[in-house]
Amino acid sequence: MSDILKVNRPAHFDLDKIFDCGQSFRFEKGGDGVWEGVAFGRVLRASQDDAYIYLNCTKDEYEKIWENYLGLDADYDEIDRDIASRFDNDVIVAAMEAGDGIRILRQQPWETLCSFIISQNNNIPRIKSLVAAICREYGEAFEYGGKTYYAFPTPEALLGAGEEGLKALKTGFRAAYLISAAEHCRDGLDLQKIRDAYTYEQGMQELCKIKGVGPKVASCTLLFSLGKTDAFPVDVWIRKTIDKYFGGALDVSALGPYAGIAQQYLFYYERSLQ
DNA sequence: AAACAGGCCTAAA
DNA sequence: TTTAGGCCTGTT
Repeated sequence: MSDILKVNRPAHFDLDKIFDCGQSFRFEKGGDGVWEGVAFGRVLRASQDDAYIYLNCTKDEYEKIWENYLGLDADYDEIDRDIASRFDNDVIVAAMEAGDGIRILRQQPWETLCSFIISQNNNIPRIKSLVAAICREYGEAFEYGGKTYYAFPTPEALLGAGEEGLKALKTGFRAAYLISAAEHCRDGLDLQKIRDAYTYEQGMQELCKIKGVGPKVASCTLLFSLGKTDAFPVDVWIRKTIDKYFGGALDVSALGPYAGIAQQYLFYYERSLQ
């Protein structure tokens, strides 16, 4: 097995919360306490103790991929300060405490878009199993540590599978939406460009052109993969939160550049009460 | 059995 | 422009 890289574990970093807050669907925690999943066509294994984070990669890979992926290059002291300064409601204090340690991952845009298309009208275990099935059937296989893993399939691979091929995996009405997304990529939709050159609003406009992509799926894609930390996905839980603590209306534009991170704290908090 | 699950589309006011 | 049904599939 490969060497393990040890990096200092900063404040506001908790793998359990990062992978259990619903932003990603391909990581599972093993009995040994190690989170394992596939991203960027590689297997990542991550664990932590009080002082360190342990990763199965080289220093070079860490600096090129995983530091950014895990949000370790972001300053959550500053982010939290900013969020706290913009709310005049005490619920954010409790939410920030409950959600402390969450970091917004910088996932791969295409995979994130597809994952949240699949998420609609669905529950998390089923989302995970559908994403796994799509990878297994149409993703590129590779070996690691004597086991076979699968990358998330490319848009071309999904087009090859076709709507029928995706329906065979029980994706239901979402199959046509995945195909629509793949067609947009084929026809010039450039997710990287949205990340590098577009505002949150411009990104919303582009992504919502895809059939089956509305405000929720688009904003999740923008937040969890395209670096738009001002994206504020409103799902059923956040809807409930707004009704319960904010009198049914919340001015998202007043929440600043990290509104989406505040959203994650609120989301995590409200679910933790259940 | 009927309702619901981290939405969105379409048709109808 | 806003609002109700319907939707694949699975679980409770």
